[in-house]
Amino acid sequence: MFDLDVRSRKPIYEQLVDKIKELIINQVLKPDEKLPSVRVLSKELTINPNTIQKAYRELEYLGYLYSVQGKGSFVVPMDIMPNQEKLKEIKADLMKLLAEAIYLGLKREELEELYNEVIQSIEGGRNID
Amino acid sequence: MFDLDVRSRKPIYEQLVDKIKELIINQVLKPDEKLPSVRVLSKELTINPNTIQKAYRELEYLGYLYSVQGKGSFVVPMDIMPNQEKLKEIKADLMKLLAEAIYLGLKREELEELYNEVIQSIEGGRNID
Amino acid sequence: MFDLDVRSRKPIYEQLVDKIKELIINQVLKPDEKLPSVRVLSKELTINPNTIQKAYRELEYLGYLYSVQGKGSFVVPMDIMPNQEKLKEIKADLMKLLAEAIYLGLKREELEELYNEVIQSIEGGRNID
Amino acid sequence: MFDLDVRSRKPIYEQLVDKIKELIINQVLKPDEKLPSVRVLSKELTINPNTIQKAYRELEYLGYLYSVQGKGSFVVPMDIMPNQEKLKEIKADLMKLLAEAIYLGLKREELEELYNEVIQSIEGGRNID
DNA sequence: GTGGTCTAGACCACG
DNA sequence: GTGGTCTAGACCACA
Repeated sequence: MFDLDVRSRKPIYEQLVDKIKELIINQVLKPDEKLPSVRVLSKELTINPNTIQKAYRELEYLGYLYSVQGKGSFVVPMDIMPNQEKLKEIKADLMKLLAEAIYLGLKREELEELYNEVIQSIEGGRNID
Repeated sequence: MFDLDVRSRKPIYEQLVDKIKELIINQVLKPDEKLPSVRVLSKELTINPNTIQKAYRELEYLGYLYSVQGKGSFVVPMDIMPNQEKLKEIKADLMKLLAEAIYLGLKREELEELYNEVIQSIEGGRNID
Repeated sequence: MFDLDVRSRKPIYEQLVDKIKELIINQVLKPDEKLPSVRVLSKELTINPNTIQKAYRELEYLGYLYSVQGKGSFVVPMDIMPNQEKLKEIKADLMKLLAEAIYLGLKREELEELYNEVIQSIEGGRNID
Repeated sequence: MFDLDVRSRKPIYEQLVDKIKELIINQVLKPDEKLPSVRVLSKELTINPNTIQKAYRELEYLGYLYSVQGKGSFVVPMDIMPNQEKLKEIKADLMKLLAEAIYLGLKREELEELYNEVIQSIEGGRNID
């Protein structure tokens, strides 16, 4: 499910952060939904609990999760998220990546296709509701 | 010129890689142009030569540079670059980033704006020719 | 009324303590006034009774409440409170916070404004009498 | 020097964060000054390196430190710090504390005294330069 | 030699 | 039973 790569140069906890962010973005994890507990996920992925917790903590800093003592960790509803600053940063990243892609031959139409694909995948997630 | 940020969490050698990639993409560094030698750049940026070495090696591996024994490192002409595979990877990255940006509120028009800005900056670089 | 935030990192019982302290300070809860029973408040806030208990006990320890066996918990009149020691502690806290605020740019006039605002809010509470 | 209380309810790493913040605010630690390495401080305080690192990491999130791979951790110059939002939060905290202090008898003149003391202690730190 | 990651395993605070 | 803290000790990436 999470298909982490222990051998990767990217730290395990970062991989986890990215995966979970993806699940939230694609609405697979719904607002205020409870995530698996640190220990459960730890056993499931055969990864040390501390590593899982580090990932959860990071997601909390990033504004994607909140955790409640004795209850668990939950998805922050999107409309509560402080997103303006973050969007700015991501736009900068997008521009860099776009420059590289265009250099390698990306066409305007291809970009539109990508955009549409992404939109669809998100809408798809919403329909599961 | 390279304005590296020692305070950044990103390793210096990665910052260097990104900067040089950018210069190549924006045509500031022309095809087959020679890059400054490791020693020179090392002194200019007051950075450990090993760090420069590592960046150059990485760029070679990525297909942006080629090095000639005893001569130095040079920019790989774009048309020689094996870009189809790379473009695929970058498209995948783009989709992830797009998903996040859309989640945070990016609109279709904003994406088009970004695209246009990027195109302009690249054309600008070409005009310097 | 109490608007507790389960998403906050601060434990619920601490939030409760702070809120009740606030109500006492702003004279919304009058001297010797009875607080809602643990059971009632527990249902009203849909919160575990143990949590309420803990908050009440803490407030007792802090000198804001006193409890009578079989009767309930009541507000300690301010003039009975052992406030000199406490004021000393709070002054120490104030100095730390002030230092930080000044470091971040707080000006003398802003501090006066804050003081005035606070005074007004307290007077406002008294006028409800 | 840091006089940490291992028995305290407040986690060790938080105590450390507060202490270091204080040192930075009072200009005892100068901009871009290097802090003791994780291991050195760990031995000095006979505290686990992980705990020290957690504190440093937290200070990084808070914008007080930056750390450089293979170099060490350093104080972020104040003028670079993103302080407006932070100041807002601190003002809110200040108001709460002020309300409590006023309730316990704090007078306007006493507040001014406190302010002056704090200013002096900061200036004192600057004079050590 | 520096910070960063990870594991194994213990104990505490909260609800 | 949940998240949070802490220790001891190992290994890696960076400069």
